[in-house]
Amino acid sequence: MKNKKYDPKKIEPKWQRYWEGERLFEVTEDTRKEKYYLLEMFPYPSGKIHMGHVRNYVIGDVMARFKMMQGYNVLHPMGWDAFGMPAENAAIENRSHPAKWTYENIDYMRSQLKKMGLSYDWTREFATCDPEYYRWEQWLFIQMYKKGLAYKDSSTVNFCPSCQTVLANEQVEGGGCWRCETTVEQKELEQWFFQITKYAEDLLKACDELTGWPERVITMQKNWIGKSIGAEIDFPLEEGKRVITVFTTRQDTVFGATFMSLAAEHPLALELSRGKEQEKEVKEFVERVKKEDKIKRTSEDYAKEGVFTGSHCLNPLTGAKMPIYVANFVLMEYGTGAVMAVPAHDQRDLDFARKYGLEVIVVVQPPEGPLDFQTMTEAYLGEGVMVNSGQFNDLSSTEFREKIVEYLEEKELGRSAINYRLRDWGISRQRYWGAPIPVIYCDECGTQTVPEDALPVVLPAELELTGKGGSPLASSPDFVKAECPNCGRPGRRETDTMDTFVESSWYFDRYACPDYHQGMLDRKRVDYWMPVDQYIGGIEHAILHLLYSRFFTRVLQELSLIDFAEPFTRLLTQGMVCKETNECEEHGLLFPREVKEGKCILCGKQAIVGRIEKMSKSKKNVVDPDEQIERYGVDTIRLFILSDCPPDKELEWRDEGIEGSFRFLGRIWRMVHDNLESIANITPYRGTSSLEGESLKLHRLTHKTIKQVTEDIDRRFHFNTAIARIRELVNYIYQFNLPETSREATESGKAVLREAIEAVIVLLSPYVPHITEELWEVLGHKPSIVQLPWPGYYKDAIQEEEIPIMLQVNGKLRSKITVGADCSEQEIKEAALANNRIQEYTRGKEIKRVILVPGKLVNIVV
RNA sequence: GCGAGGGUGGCGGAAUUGGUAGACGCGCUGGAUUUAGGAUCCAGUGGGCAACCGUGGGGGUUCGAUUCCCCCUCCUCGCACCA
Repeated sequence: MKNKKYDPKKIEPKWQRYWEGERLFEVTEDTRKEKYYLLEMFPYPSGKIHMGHVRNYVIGDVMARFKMMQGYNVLHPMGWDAFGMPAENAAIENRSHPAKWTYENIDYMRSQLKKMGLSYDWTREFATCDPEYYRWEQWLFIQMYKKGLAYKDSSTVNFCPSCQTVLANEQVEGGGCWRCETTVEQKELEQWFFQITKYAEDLLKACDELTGWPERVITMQKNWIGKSIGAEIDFPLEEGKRVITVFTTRQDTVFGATFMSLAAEHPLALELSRGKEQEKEVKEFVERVKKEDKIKRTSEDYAKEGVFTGSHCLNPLTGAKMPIYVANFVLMEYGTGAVMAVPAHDQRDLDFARKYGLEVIVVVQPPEGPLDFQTMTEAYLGEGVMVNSGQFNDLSSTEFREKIVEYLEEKELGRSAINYRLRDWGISRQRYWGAPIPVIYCDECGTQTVPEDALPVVLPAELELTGKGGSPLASSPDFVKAECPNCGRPGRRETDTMDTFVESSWYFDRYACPDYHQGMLDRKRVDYWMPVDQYIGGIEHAILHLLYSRFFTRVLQELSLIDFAEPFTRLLTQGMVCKETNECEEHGLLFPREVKEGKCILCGKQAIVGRIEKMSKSKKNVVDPDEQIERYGVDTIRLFILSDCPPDKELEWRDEGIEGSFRFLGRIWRMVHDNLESIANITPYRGTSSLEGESLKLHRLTHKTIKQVTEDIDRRFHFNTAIARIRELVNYIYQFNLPETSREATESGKAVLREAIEAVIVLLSPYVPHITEELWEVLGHKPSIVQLPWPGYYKDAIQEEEIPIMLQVNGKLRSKITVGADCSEQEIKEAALANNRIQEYTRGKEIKRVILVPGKLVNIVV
């Protein structure tokens, strides 16, 4: 027998070619089969696949292959989230075109994915920068515009005066532009918005139905939507008839409101000081606060400051005069941009009141006793009994909170109100590499959408990107020039492009019908495949991408394009890939390859091993997937990723772990080849003849393993424990071949051995598909394993006839016995009490109780 | 500050409903094999000489707690002037 060595380089390309040639992963709608849509978050084509991607796709691939074997019609597509800033920046740097950079990256990354043996239906692949994709996004924009779900409004944005562009919050670093470090300004700008707030309540409510999502993602979504139930209260100005409306969740404390705080952006902020001695001071303050970027304004050490406007308003319940301040901590974006300040019961208001010497009135008295309004430095936030609140004194604050709303409504001083933290989604970007917003402005007819038959509005191919000066599209006269669709006179095109989150909000629908040209979605096919049964991706998308996708799905449903509200039934958020960092005193952080035997290869000094951190280029603790695959083959990488820990936990990349996985594959390789001779023409045991001794044990373990592996994958995604169980079976198979048990080499023994070996191969196949296909062939079968049904187990086979029973005295383990499975409770108890060790512990003591847990233990209480 | 999750050998991690704590792997130790190294195969491996002690610390419920309850502590993640 030729004992060929395990050589992944030979077998992996072979099977990848086979799967592709046989088109095993290409699927169509098949109503006879139950569908299963498995999706991993598609990547941005940044250049190379990194370990985080590898982990994501490997987890998905195991699930996909497992579900295929379970008989589902599995849709498992892949594509590219291809619009975005890096392409544009690379183009500016290299004086090339973003499309060139993007498609080159896609080609390279696709080849990387293909080397990983992933079960994708590549016929469905698309890139979102393809006009055939974004034309439907533009079409949808038009439908949304018609329904009022897309609208234009002005809003405050981070703006870099040097780059002449809007920056997202995360692109502002320490108050400066991430690219040129110029101080970022706040600027009012006309922007396109999607009205996601219309769905705030529905998105929030439906969270509770997302039972297949991780709890923390649900919590994050709920917090992001941020529902507050409270009231709006109108505070009349001292002069004139106008009112300042505030939103509050503590309307019960309205009698304690002693001053008013306005946001700097509040329309009344400047107006109220006009002509007053405070005018100049207020103006300066407002200008200063407005200029400060959001990051600084929301930072922890931001000092709470304010200025008096010189005007007053009246407390609508007490009639008391309340000075109106402009305060830097009041946000225009939340509520009404005005806050009734109740210093006794709000810490910020108390700090503010103490700083500027304002009145403090206690209106909620804690159960512990009265508060001293003159000396208190900590606001009382809890519940209690109402005081200083006129006819409402002595009510509980919780009760009063409801009553006061009725009262306010009756007197027309206020109303119940609900506020959400969620804001409408600003989608305008002053960028080239994005989907153009399909709008034309006409001096006569105003804002017009592009006619549907004129879609897509394609990005101009010839355009020099300079990185300076506003929307790049605005510098292309050919692009801007457009005829008004309504009157035919010259108009100009919208030059902003859409946020790239728009593309990723519906790509999963498009995978169902990527070749459909008559419309955005082919209803029939989408109905068959959607929703996604299992979505897998990084926790970093817990809020934005997932929330936007849920929003879009509702919009599509409202437009009758689809008939479901939630796109992702089950969600798995995989953990990060981490590795220790290495540092040299002289050369700083080191890449893994710069460390040999714990020493820096540049100077030979001992490298300092740092914390285990998320793999990142800046920490230099990155491992290149290509190098690893080259060295060990992809099956080893897949096995390591899956066997080290559960998928939702962070994975620590360890070279020793990789070695261990590689060794294990060598072990199963030998397991097959070393036994090949004896099991070559044997039919696997099928439970027909009776078994005893080692054969029975092996048969039993085989079926126990099948049961546990199936449950670990299906119920909990615990691939690591599933693999551990398979390893146990492999260890047992090795035991089975020991010389002293070779008398078992009877026909039934061989049949059981073959059954066990085949079970190992089949159970491992979703994890390490190449080596298992190869060994399956070595065993004399025709490919492919992925077309086999997932193995079932015999209930009878896992039934033990002898059960170990633990014996405890007072809850402490003292002995163990083995009893027959058919033993009665009484017999077990008697056997336990008769046990020598137990007698030592019970001698001379009164036995108070004997507790029996069937099949597990006996506990004797003395 | 608020919310969520977590703390188990030298290390990564098991223990599904309260019932054998430490599966499986890494590392380490010993043995076999080998000209040698590597690879491979086998065995051992929580601490303690023992009685015993052990799941971050303290208390509780229970015949019995890694698991349930209370208090404390530390770590990770998310959110955060949200009125």
